Amino acid sequence: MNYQSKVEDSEFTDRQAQVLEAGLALLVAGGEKAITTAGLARAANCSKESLYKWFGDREGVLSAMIAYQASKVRVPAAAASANRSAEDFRVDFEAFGNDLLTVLSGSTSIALNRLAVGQASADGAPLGDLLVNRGRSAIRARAKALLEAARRAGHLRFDDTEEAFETLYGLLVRDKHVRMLLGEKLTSLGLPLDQNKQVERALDQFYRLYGAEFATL
Amino acid sequence: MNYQSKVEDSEFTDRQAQVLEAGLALLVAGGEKAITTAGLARAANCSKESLYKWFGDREGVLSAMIAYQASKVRVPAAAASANRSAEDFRVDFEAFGNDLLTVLSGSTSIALNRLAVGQASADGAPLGDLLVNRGRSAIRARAKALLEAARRAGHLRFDDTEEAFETLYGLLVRDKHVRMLLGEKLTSLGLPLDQNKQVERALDQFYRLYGAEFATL
DNA sequence: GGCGAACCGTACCGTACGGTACGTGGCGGC
DNA sequence: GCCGCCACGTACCGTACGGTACGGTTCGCC
Repeated sequence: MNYQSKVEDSEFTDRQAQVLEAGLALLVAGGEKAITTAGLARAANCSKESLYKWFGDREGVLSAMIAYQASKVRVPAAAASANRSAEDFRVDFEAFGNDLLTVLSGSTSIALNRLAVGQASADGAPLGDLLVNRGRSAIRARAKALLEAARRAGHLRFDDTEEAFETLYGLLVRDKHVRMLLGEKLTSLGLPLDQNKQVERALDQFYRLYGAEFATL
Repeated sequence: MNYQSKVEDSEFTDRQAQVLEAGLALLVAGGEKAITTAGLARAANCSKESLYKWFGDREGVLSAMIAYQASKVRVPAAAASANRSAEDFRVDFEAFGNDLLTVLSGSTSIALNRLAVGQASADGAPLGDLLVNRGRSAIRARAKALLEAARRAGHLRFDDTEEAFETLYGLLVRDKHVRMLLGEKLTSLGLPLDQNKQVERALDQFYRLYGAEFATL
């Protein structure tokens, strides 16, 4: 399939990017069912024939949408300045937590995750993998860099970075992500109003588990 | 709609239960797309006409499947014996954690959650609500009873039961649930082999946050 | 034994949608 | 200025599926 190469190197022409953007808009608005080849062609002012030429088939369009969105994720390189105080790190972690919750509760993120979940059941889809291994690994990279910098600075104590990250993630996200995917209104989860408060609480707990001033293990 | 009443009182005849069971099997095997009215009728050896008579339409069938599965959930009443030791509670919490992870990673749970996620995007579906407010609230009730019993016995310390529950849930589940929904293989999550170990670790952390022998707040 | 209700199986209809083919209109190369 | 390329738009096809109608069969009830 020639469209596969398009997906793998995740390089899209401007026109294709426009089409995928329109597809994302449709997806956010109406879910996967809203992505019909005719509908997408109309919304993007392109022809169905072009869709099939570029992406192979409908499935290819969906994959491309995920790959495209994933390609937009950029890891904000952590400022690696030395001699950072505990306060500095706390601020960084708060920023991270807020970013994480903001991203996860974003409408495109929700829509895309729902799409990937739906595809996961159907075929033996590398679709959820794509989503998880791009978006998530970006998040994880940022968090791990932060965690290890804080450890080097003597503010955190842990052996297994992965484990520490998972704990941080669990404390921050809890089951909010799943509940949002299930359609629960953000307001009933205290978002975005209480987001800061929730992040604070999660970090308080995280620091009590991994902070250097507490005995670990 | 007459099928609505069926859903609400969640009472199904034996025959209907058989049909819904067949539907669950189809759902587990092939996802929502695999539930076609003709296919379900064939799999359940019933007529399409009966399907429409009982459940109204395809959507009604899906709702009924969720309601039916939810109706099977029973909360194992916590043994409320007094004078239980910290060890006893620890055992209970371990059982709870293992049950939780076992349920969430079960194939029917995964399939049903995927279904609900898919529906959440389409209509203004009370479908995910159903799932969340049945299965989840059952889990939550059990956990909260356990938490408060442990608090009364002086083994845990917290003000807000809901907050404690969320923390426990977050530490136990982390992002495993979402990743399973996205199709990640259980083995890559260390399930079910490392499940006990993961529960232990989560509970260690939870006790360090809420255990009575540690200062809280 | 006769009757009606419930249900099965099947055949049928309408439609929506994935996928393909064709005609048309810009646009860069010669 | 002519030509080939690419993409747009549209019209078209086949099919799969939701939903309905109908004849036949079983079963309980009088």
